[in-house]
Amino acid sequence: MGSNNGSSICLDLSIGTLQFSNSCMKQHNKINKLPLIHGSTKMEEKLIYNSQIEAEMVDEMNRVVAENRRLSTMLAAISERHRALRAQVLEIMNSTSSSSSTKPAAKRRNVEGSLAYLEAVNASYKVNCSKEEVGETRPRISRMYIRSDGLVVRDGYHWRKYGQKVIRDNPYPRAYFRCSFAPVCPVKKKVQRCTEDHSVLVVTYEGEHNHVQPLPGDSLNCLR
DNA sequence: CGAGTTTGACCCGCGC
DNA sequence: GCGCGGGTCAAACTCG
Repeated sequence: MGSNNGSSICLDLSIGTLQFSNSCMKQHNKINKLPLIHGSTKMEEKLIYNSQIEAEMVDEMNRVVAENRRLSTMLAAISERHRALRAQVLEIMNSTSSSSSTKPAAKRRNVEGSLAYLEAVNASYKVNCSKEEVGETRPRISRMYIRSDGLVVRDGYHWRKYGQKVIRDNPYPRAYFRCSFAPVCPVKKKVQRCTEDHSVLVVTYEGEHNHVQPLPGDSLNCLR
């Protein structure tokens, strides 16, 4: 597979609101620095300038609306590409799992696990980016939702369960896992059923693995 | 027999 | 200060 396969997304978001407020400030300054025009009162001059400002503000607003439309179109295109990539992944996983497993249920688990892994990577990437921007040093936390029968989430890493707890307002217990490379690897994860949809697992990853995955391609092997 | 899981006890932070 | 709830510990247990 190509490195990014056209999936790297660069949103050149030039937010209009900031520019908008800046232009308002400029206009405001203009009014205060008005030179006195001979034969007209300062009040009349202000009115003339106010109408000019109004026209410029309408232009600015139109520009922002156009920008908004452009971004919406981009978002739709990105969503479409995401769907296509997801379909490709499913197809690949189906072809690889069919050679290793003949049971349909096992095949489905494989596919779901692989998607879970991909979503985990995606989610942690998103969280990492936002944290780095803010400059935080707290352990990186990412959350994902997976449709699964059991409490087992195949994400390519090897976990050891160290606790289970019944949580308030949720009839299903929360399971606590540590990376089996602990204490070298500080990563933990919590797995819990969603209260609204019991077939959905809420998986919370805490921290970042400081090692490679246990075995090359183990993310697929673990999916059995 | 070793590695992993279960489960009750304990710890600790937070809100009142 | 106290109680509650989430998180962790560790001994007992299970399984391959």
